[in-house]
Order: sequence, then structure tokens, then C-alpha cells
Amino acid sequence: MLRSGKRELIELYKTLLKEYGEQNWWPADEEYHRVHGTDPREEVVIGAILTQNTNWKNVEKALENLKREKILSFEGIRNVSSYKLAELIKPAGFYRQKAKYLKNFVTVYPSIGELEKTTRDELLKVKGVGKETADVILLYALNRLSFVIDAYTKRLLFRLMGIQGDYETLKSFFENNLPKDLKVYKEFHALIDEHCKRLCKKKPLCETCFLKERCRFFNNLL
DNA sequence: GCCCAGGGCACTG
DNA sequence: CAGTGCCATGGG
Repeated sequence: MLRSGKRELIELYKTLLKEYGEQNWWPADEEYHRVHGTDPREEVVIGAILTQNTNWKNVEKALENLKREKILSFEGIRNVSSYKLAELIKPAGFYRQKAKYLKNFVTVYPSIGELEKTTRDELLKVKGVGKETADVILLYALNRLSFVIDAYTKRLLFRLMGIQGDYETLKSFFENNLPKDLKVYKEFHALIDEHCKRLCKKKPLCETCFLKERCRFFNNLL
């Protein structure tokens, strides 16, 4: 079990929120779904699979292609051929693999209604849905209190606080030390990613970082 | 040309 | 259970 870090974690959240503002993840095109009578939560799920190890900008191109074809929904994915789907999502990379994952997902879960009844364990059985994707779906599409861990989160937690661990360990660390608040879960994950994209990159920009005074990495404590 | 990005799976030791 | 190879595009 990791040491308690309630105050430290909350302070980090507040600092990031003040610095970067609300991120409002996960983005969905509400207008598109209003016009086409589809559910924006299905776009969240589709985006979650498309963004696996991929730049969000590339995912946006793929989502635009799906919108152009009016198939940005579970039903739309189900009714398009695997070949055409793969071509449409090509900008997101790993496109043949992701086309299979999407096709499989909408077979297991015909609609958001079916998905609402699922559990984390059930999601993890679906081929193409690992821990992070499952937690993204649970948190951002289904509004469940399930904290998302990704490569950025692992990197920031290690550099800043010297905390290491596998996925479930880090997930528990956040969930045990944060208030059970959907907004906090959603924003905190998004803010961590934003911070790592801007400053805490693989080659970190420590000199310009507003967290350096409290960072173990910067202070050579790792 | 190189490196990286909002991972996951299959296989190996 | 840790390590490795593979999947692939687009931007810096």
C-alpha cells in the first residue's frame, strides 16, 4: 500500500486547475448528435478506442471522417464494412487493428443502453479494451467514479512524488486519496495529461515548470 | 531522417 | 509476472 497523500494530491489538483483551467474532457460534438439523433456518449467510446497510443489531433481527423459519413455511432459502426471503416479511421493509426476493435465492441454492446449495464470486469473481457480504455469509458461515457491512469499519469506521479506502481496500484492511490467527485476525477486526469504534454514531457522543461519547487525529480531526489 | 503520441495484445522466459 | 515485438499515421 502506498503512503497517504491526500493533501498533496488535492493541492496538485488545485494548482493544475488554476494554471490550465477546466479541460472539459471528453469532447463530443453535441450538435452532430442532436442533428442525427445519436448519443454523444457513443462518440466518447469510439474516441477512447481510436486514441490508444495516438495523438488526439489524429483522432479528430478520424472522427471527422466518421461524421462526414454519418456513422459516428454504434449503429453506424455496425453498418459500415470493416474495410471502409478502416479507411475512414486511417489517420488515427493502427487502423486495421482499431477497426476490428470497434467492430467487436459494437457487437458486444449494441447501444449505449446495453453498455450502461456493464461492469469494469466485463469491459476488460472485450478484445481491444484494456485497463485505461475501460476506465475512460466508465468515467467519461458512463459517469462512474473510476480514475484513469495513463503513461502521463505514471510519469508525473513518479517525477513529482517518487511514486511508482502498476496500473491498479496507482489507480487505488488516486481513488483512496481523492473526494468521490466526478468533476475531480474527470478534470484531474485531463489536467495531468495537459501538464505532461506542455511541460513534463519525456524530456521535461523543468526550468519553466511552476511545480519545480515541489518536484522530487527537479530537486534530484530520485 | 528521427522521435513521439490520451494502449493493447500475443508471445516468450 | 516482466520483457519484447507488433500495430501505423501525422506533426514537430
